[in-house]
Amino acid sequence: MTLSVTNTLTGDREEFEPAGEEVLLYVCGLTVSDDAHLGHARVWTHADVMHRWLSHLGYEVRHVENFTDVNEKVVARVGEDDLGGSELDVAEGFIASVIEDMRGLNLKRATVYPRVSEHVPEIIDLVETLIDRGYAYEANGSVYFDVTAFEDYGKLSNQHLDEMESQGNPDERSEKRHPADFALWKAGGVSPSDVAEHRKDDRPLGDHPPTGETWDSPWGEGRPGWHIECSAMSTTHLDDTIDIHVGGHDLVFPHHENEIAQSEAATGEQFARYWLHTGLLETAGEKMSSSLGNYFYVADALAEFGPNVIRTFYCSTNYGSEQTFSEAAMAEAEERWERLERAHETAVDACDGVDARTKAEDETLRTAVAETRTEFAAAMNDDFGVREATAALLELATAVNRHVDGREAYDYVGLRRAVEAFEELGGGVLGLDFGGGTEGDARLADDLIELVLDVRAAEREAGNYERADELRDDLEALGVTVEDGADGTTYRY
RNA sequence: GCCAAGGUGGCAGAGUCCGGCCUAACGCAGCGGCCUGCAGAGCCGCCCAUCGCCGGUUCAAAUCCGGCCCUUGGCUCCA
Repeated sequence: MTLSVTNTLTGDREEFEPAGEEVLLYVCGLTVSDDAHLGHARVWTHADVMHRWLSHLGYEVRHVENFTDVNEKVVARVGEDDLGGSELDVAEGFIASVIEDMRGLNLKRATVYPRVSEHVPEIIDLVETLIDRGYAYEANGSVYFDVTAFEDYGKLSNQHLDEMESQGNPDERSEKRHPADFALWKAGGVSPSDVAEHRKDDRPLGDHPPTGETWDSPWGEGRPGWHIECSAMSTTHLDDTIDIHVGGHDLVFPHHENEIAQSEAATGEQFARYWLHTGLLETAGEKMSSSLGNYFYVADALAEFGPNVIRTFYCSTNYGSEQTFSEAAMAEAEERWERLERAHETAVDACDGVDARTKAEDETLRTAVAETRTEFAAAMNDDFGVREATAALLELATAVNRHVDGREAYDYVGLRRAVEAFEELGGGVLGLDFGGGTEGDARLADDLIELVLDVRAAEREAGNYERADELRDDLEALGVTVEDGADGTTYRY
C-alpha cells in the first residue's frame, strides 16, 4: 500500500513518490510579528504528523520551516513595550517564543529553521537571475516580477489575471507594468505609512519612525519583497525542485503562486511536486487570524489544555479540511485523548499486575491489534487521514477495555502488542505522549498543593493549629515550603 | 464578479478520488442496564441521518453528470 496525497496543483489525488533519496519538505512558516496562535500551530502539527508518517514509512525527511523576520509588521512593533529596539530584535524575541511553543506541542524538530535576514545574498542572486532572464524589471530602485512573462502564471490557484477584482497595492501601481506584478525587491526602508498601518498599539509615529533593516543591492539600499524569501530559502536548504510544499490555504494566492513563478522562471525546473494546503482554523464561522483578533495563543492553549489534547483536537479533522475551534470541541478532544490514555494505562497496568503469571490467549484482542495497525496505515496512506487513524486507535481502546473488563487471566502477549501499537502509532506517528504524563504535572502539582493549603487554612480558621502544622510539615517533607505572610500563604518547591 | 473548499444525526466529523460490504465509521452529548458504599472509569444495549435542493445516468448514488441555493476562504497582510 502506498501513500497518496491531494495535490493542489493538479486538484487530484496522486500517489506520492519522492524524486530522490530523501523527501524534501518545505513548510511555509510564520511571519514573526506576534506570538503564534492555534491556527498556525495547526499547520505545524499536520506537517509534523506528515513528517512522522513519512519517517515511519522509511523515508529520510529533510524538513525546512522558515521564519519570516523581515516584514513591515515586525517593524511596526519596534519599540513597543520591551519587544526590542530593532526589527531583528523584535523578530528574535518572537522566534524564541515560537520555538518554545513548538517544543511544547511535541513537534519533531525541523531540519532547519532559516530566517530571511540570513538569506539576503541568495535573494539578491535570485532577483538578478530573474532580471537576466527577462522575468523581472527594475523601477526606481525596486524590482518587480513581470507576471506576463511567465506563461504558467495562475496554474496553482486557477486565477486569471484579467478576471480578478483588484491586484496589488494601488500605491505601487504607478511603477508596475501590470497591476499583478509583485515586488521582488523594495527600494529603501519601510515607509512611515506602512508602519502606521501595522501598529498594534496607538503610539504616535514620532519624528523618526523605524524603517527596518535595509541591505545594499545592485539597485541600491532596500529590502526583499514578501514572496521571494521562500524561493531563496527552499532552494538553498533543499533543492531547485522540492517534493512537498505545505502551507495554509490562505497562501495559495498570491504567495504560493508567486513562489512558483519566481522559482520556475529562475531555474526552469518545477518548483514543488506536491502542494499540500491545510484548511483554516475558524472560530464562530470566521478564520482565526491576527487581523480579526479572534485568536487563541498557542502558549495559552498549552497551559489550558496541554499538548495531547491540542494534538488530538487537530487530529480529529484531516489536514485539508477547515476546523472550528470552540470550547466544546476542545472538551471533546480531551475526552478522546483521555480514552486513549486510559486504555493504554489499563493495558500497561494489566501487564504489571500481581496475577501477571496467569495467562490466556484472546484471539479477539490480537486480531483487534492487527486490524488497528492495518486500518491506521490505510488511513494515513489515504492522504494522511489522521481522523480515521485516530478512530482505529479508539477502537483498539475498546478492544483493550473489553479484554480487561472483569477478566481474571490476561493475554499478556496481546496486551503487550496493544501497548506497542498505542505507543508506536499514537505516540510515534500522531505525536501523542503516553509517557506517564509529564505534561500537565506541574499544573496538577500546583492545584494539589493549593487544595491542601485550603484544607490547612480551614484548620487554622478553626483553631486547629496542630493539624495545620502537621500539614505544613508533611508538605515540607515532600519538598514544598509553606510560608504564612501578611498577605496570605505562599509556597515554593 | 472571478477562483477554491464545503453543505452528512442533538454536536462534532469520516466516508465522496476508485458507485454496491453506507442497513453511513470514531467520538461527544442523551437514554436504559451491569458493575459500584457514592461518584468516576469500564462493559452491554438503545435513541437521533429523506447524506443542501431539483433533475439525470445506472440493475445500484452520500459517492458520477447538469442546474440552483447557502456557508467559508482567496483575489489586500495572513498558516
